[in-house]
Amino acid sequence: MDPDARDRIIAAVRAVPRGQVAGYGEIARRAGLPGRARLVARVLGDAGDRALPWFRIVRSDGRIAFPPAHALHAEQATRLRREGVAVEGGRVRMARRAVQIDEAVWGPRA
DNA sequence: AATTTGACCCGTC
DNA sequence: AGACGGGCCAAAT
Repeated sequence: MDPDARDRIIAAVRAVPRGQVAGYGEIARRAGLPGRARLVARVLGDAGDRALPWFRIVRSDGRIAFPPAHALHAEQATRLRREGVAVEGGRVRMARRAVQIDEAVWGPRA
């Protein structure tokens, strides 16, 4: 795969601030790769841990991508809660709504 | 070389 | 809320 694209994805993931979450597709867009959410997932997998805030990346509907049985599912929820993100039923609360409200008040672009 | 497999997404019904 | 079809595509079978 294109190593340049990989680097841009990594950068976009790193750019997600503490206490916030972003969707795979969102990251892809921010990396200049619209429609390539799956590539983001793949890059994250290959990257292993690599000190990346991988746990801040969730599905577009707010659900954690890993199946509940998977060990990483619990780990992701734990690490998110540690940053103050509310996770219920394997799903993130607030984040998307909060972001939209911010945009409504302050205008687009953050 | 062909098919299946994913840490996915979106519009539509 | 869920289902369905189509898009996406590198790796692993």
